[in-house]
Amino acid sequence: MLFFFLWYEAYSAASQQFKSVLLTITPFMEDAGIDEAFLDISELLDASESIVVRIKTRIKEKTGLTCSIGIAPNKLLAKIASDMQKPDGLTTLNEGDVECQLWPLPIRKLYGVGPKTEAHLKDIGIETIGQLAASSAEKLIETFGHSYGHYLYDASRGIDDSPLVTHWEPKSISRETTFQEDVKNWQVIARTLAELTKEVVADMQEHGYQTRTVTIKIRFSDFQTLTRAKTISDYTDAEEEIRKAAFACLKRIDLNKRVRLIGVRASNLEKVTS
DNA sequence: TCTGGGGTCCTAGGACCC
DNA sequence: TCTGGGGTCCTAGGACCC
Repeated sequence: MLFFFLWYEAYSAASQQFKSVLLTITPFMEDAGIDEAFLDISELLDASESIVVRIKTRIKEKTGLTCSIGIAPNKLLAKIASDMQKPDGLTTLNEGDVECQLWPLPIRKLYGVGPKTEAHLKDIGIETIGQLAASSAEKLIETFGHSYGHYLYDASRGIDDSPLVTHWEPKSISRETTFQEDVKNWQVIARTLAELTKEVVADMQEHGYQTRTVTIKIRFSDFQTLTRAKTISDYTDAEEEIRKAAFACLKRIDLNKRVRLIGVRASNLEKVTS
């Protein structure tokens, strides 16, 4: 059985406290952002509701803040449940509740459905999770592709086999910035790219990663967004080499419009073993 | 929402190799 | 010499999340 915590107005200091309280309950915790976490308490003997009361009390003591909790057999349902009673709530959602609790909800409440998918679904007459569940897998896969179509089919039924992830390595490290005013001056763009690259490299070095793929992102004043990537032959954390790759990417973009945002990302990461 | 920043995953197409 | 299929890597862009 898994929990999800949603916790309002969290600050990083409080976030630490929050996570440490959870870890006193079980090591099976998945960090899901500054103010959210999943807890797998299926191995614990206590009745889940009594554990929840204990956790709420301790979090209140340590941080002075309240949290909303969802209890469910999987992460998807736990997250949706936590959102059902907003401040300081506690909601249990079981497989048997899917039809009466999940299906009446608007599709946007389903994790993974954003504004684009919402609009697309409404175009084909689907407004609730129940209506989504009434669609065939074939239709959804045809419309949304194999992976996402499958996901929607399962998720609309409350099915989620995703495991709890207690530890993971970053896939990429990036920095981006939006200019106060859209810029045309190449010098300013270049200087900013160099600064962002420096920050990315510092971050990589601090956490012991090397990269092979450098991607830059440019957003113009009309919101057109371009990316250019360069993969180099060997993993590196050398600033000069990474900056060269970033500038090689920049050269491939025609800067004929004012630039609103510039960013740089290092991916294809490898942990340095020392 | 006239739109901030740091992430993840997916898809499609092209290049290249066997 | 020509053709084709499959696998892998890389690139670019899109959608979503907190």
